[in-house]
Amino acid sequence: MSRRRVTLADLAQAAGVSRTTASLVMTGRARELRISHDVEQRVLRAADELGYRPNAVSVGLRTGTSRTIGFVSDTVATSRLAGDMIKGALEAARERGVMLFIGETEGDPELERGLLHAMHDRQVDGLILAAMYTRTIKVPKDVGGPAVLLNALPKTPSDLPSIVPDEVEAGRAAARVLLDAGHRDGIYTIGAGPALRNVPPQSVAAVERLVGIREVLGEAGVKIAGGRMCVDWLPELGFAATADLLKKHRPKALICLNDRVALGAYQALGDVGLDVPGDVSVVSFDDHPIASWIRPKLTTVALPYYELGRKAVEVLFAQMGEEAKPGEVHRVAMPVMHRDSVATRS
Amino acid sequence: MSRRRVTLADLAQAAGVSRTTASLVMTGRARELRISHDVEQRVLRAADELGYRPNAVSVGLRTGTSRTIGFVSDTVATSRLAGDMIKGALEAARERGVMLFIGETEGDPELERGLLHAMHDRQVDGLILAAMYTRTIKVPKDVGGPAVLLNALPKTPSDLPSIVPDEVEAGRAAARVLLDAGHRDGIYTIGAGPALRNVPPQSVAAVERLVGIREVLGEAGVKIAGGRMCVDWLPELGFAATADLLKKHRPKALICLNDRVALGAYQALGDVGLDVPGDVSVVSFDDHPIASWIRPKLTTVALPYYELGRKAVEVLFAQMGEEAKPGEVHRVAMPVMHRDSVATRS
DNA sequence: TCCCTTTGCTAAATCGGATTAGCGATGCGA
DNA sequence: TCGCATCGCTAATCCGATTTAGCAAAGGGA
Repeated sequence: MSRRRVTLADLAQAAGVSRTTASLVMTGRARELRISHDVEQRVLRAADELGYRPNAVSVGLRTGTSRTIGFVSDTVATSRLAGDMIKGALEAARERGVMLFIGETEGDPELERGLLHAMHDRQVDGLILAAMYTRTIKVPKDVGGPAVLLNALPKTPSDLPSIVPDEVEAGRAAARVLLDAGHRDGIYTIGAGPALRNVPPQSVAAVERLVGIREVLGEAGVKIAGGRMCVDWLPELGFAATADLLKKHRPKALICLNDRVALGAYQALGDVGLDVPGDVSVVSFDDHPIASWIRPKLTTVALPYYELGRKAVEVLFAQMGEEAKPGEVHRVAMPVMHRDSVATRS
Repeated sequence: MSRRRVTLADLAQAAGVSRTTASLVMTGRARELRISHDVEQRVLRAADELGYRPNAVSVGLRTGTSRTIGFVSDTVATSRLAGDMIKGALEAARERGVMLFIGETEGDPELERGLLHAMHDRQVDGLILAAMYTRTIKVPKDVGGPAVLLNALPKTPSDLPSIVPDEVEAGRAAARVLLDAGHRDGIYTIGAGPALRNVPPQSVAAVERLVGIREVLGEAGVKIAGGRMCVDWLPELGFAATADLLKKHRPKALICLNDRVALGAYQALGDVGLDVPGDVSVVSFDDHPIASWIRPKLTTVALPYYELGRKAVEVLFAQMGEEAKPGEVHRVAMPVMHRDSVATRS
């Protein structure tokens, strides 16, 4: 604060060379432009002594690049679930010496336009357009420059690459967890299903998870015994759905479409005296923090938020380096977190 | 992307005036510098037609200001709990036309230095230094320019203002909740206490909450019956602490030092067949999402993350406007979320 | 009619670097 | 000794705005 920043001019003067020479040395082009080793060392030493750091704003103006990317989301930054997405992006960005602008649109197109403008005004090198829940989004038309979709797919065909969790494979994995444990019957779904049409509106995850589940179960000749849909995946609705199911059925296993629904299911099972996993096995999706807080700890297929964030930055950089196929969809694996809610049936 | 941005020069040419005049009009100094109303309108119209937006990088270079602030945290951006802090800061920043750089230090001083450098290189107008858990932090010495501490207090005396939740008052509020419900005895604390020395290390919240609790209870002539400390506030440790307590005591009310501890307490109470709130009332702190997911819904004193974030930006702006007392500590009220875990005793 | 003020606008410098074009000195061959 | 290439470095321009200083024309008073 107190004393002025050291500029290239200061550095040049201290080293007794021209600004050009100083710049050449500092940008590593000394060899190329035939600066003597002697002078190079002199500049380097002066830079070190003065603590010279190039002003990024100036560099930005001259080169048109800012070593900055914008992270625009509907409300992901605040979502307790998806903060890891930011963290992943942040770390991948840092590794590349790039900073992150964060912005939230609250789903308001007007706000979104303003944000994109503000970011372009600051000459961001690229944009990450993220969604809190996996869904299709309308790609704003004024995305000038490289951009990727994170946890989202374009509503209408677009050249932008997407990074999404591999929900179908996650569905397969969840089904395999039950099959591997010997479950063949009494399997119910909570949150969506049993049919593909029984899904909450707008939910990509519901459809894809169900597809994977049905595929693997079907191949094994196992039929889903039934299910209950929830319009929103909240504990209370999961509770209600499960309680309703239990009025007529005695499930052996529950595939909950996410962990919050599973929490509700735990409560409903507890109310009628059913033990998890003794009486009923439960698998779920998301790996929300509560999954390892409730008892018994919940076996769940994790949403790889951190990896999604990293991947977004990686793909964005590939995009900026022109080495990307347009419209490519990158699916990130969802790992199974084996815990204590599934029992082996003989 | 395709076509070049509209620059001031383009605008000037389109309006048939000099760049100076165009700049004057666009920065609202037309009146002041005696530009005719006619010319002003001409420039404004051209700007509108061309969609002119000043290049923030250029403005930044010229004026030395970037309309950008840096949000540096240990790991708050990823913390599921404190994402709201960012959201609050984000919105307050947006209202002021300012963008947010986000960075995480992971507690690594080397990373922190690098981040602060990167931010200063980009000429941030101010800095928010945030912590995930309320604690004292070592203020980096190269904080050039305005800065505030968020959810943190300076380890050594500092001129920087701090924004922290009002934990003492929160402790008082929690105690009052029980007193108002008629509780006079059988009150135990879980997570810390009963004495002020029984606190997990490093925790500002534990000490202050306990101070508030003891103060109000003491004034009412009510004695804390006992308590159990947890070295970390996790559900499992809360469970263990409560289970241990229940071996020897039959509490009427539990003050859990945070919601995760309370979750563990619920589980332990359930195991011995005690009903919440029928047998035991529970109050807690944080208003973590699970507080409204567990049954019965937990009465808890909320951490005002969103407000903290907003406040940080407000104080930072006051700081930049020089209208701030150095070293001031701003305490943000923690509201009580009345739910279903406290029963009235006659 | 002359001089001074006011009006309305612009030329030029500036911010801090990157980059292009080129200049003087030296070395070498003929 | 001359001409030319190479070496080592620098002057000047540019990026896109803001800002200072000042110019030309019109208006007003004596």
